[in-house]
Amino acid sequence: MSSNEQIAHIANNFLRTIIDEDLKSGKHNSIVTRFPPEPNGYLHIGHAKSICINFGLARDFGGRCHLRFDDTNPAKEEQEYIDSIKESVRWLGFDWGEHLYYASDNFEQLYQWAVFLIEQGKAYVEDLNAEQIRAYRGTLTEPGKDSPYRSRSVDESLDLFSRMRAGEFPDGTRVLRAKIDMASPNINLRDPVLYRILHTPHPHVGDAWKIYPMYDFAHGQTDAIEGITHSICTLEFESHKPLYEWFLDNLPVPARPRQYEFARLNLTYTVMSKRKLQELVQLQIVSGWDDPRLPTLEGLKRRGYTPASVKNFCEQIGVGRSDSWIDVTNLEECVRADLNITAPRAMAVLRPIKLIIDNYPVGQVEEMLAANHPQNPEMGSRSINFSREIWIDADDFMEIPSKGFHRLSPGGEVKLRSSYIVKCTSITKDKNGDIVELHGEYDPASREGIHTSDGRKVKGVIHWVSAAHAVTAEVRLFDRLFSDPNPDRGGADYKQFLNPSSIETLSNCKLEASLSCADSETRYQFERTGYFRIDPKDSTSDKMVFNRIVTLRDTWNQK
RNA sequence: AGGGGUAUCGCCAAACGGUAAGGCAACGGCCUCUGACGCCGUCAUCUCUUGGUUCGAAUCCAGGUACCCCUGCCA
Repeated sequence: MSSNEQIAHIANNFLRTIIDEDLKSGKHNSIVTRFPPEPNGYLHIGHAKSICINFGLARDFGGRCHLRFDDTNPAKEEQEYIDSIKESVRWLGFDWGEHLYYASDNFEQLYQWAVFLIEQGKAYVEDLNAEQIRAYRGTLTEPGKDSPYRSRSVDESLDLFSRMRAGEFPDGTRVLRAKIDMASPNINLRDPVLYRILHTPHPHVGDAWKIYPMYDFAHGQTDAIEGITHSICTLEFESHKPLYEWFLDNLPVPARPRQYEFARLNLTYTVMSKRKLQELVQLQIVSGWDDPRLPTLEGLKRRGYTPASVKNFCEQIGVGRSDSWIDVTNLEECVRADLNITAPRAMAVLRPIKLIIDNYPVGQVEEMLAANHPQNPEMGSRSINFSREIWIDADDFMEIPSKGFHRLSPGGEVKLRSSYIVKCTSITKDKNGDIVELHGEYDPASREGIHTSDGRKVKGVIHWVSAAHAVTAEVRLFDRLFSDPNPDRGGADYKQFLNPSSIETLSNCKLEASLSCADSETRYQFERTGYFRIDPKDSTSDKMVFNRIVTLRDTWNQK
């Protein structure tokens, strides 16, 4: 394990405290957690937090973590999502081993328990329609009213429920409800719906069922069946906890899991809800679920984020119960930290301007030795061709340099990284006054170090690529998808905050020759500009496409 | 308005009655053939607020205030 894969440092948090105590007191000998996604969409960075919490806790406390699909609503779920979710969890580096489960594996047991509840007089078949149920439910401040069907006989409910299962009734005509308390201040306890009729095939169990359990009736019991000790979910389920416990109290379940809640992740400059992500995809505002600008795990993966960086991010932000907004820069810092250690360096000119070195012999080529990593000699070195005509980045030249600019300008000198010091002697412009090319002279004695032959020290070091040896590629520069820290914020349509320059495609970038055999696994630091990786989808041998994962920090441009 | 939560540095987050950890950011400085990286240093007399208990409170009590979640046959 290389140092960057080690988790930064393990901070204490309330979940660890609870588990510590449960283990110490002997309440549990070992812990079992689970990551329970509904397969109705792709995973995003918020899910990564949950995955890291659940798998991380199991790892750190010597327990195990299950991957369980919470697949109780076939109307929204698809096999495609199941596959993608598994892949994303694996990508993060977690392994559920033998413990892959589906809530739907328990449908028969759940059905039997529903029958048990009816027999106990604790559930009944409801004939009211959805609208009527809503009306009877009352409001936040007013109690609800009992349904007229609440007092129907056990036998009648039993009969109706089995016929619901048999598919005798159309969708929406009846539901099974728990008989709890229509006056409860907690609305979730006002006779919640347990089963609804849905003549829809299910991605995992096919068309075996015409009725499907609701989340509340499935989750806790499934936890119990799997022997989950700590059922960790997000805060919005807190008001469901009394219901979760009501089922465990009233059913002959084999274990007694406990639910704990934590605050979900919010990230600035993006949206996280499945609905909005889906809309961005459907409206083709982004290219797909794996668009590199999206906070989806597939998007981050395609962009070039490393699993280690995402895991470190999750570790770094901690776990709490207060609503929090994490600044995206935290995520960006995590990839930089990882890639700074692992990424080999290379030179690439994104916005090329030609620099002709007039005093360098025509046709001569020299091999310059460049370290692949300045702090890690073990990563070796490579040779780079130098010749009379080179490309430099437009950003590294200013005709009228601003104060403090220490790159190239007329009459000025700059060190070409791993090569010579050059001086700009003239500018060639076209009739519009635009720069066509630059001319300069090199100092033959300046190959080593940053001192000129007469002993002066040059301030700037810039990257370059030999024109004769360069490989042309497309580079995609990504920026935040939204220009507002919280595009989700009240009222307004989040789409109005879309950042018009969230992607900039540069099609004439000049890369050093060694990059021509770049593979899609290697992330490079293009020196002085950022971290890049081949786009695994669009890059071809004819036309290489690189994605910018993240920029380097730039304290100069910041000012 | 009913129920359930949460309030500690710009953003996260520890601290469990004993006198405010840590990370990120920021700011100084050093180093540097990446204005990157690295290194050194600075960064809450104070914990939403008002009272109270106590030798002692971010931690306990009482009253305010702000924000979040709950009225799907979604999860």
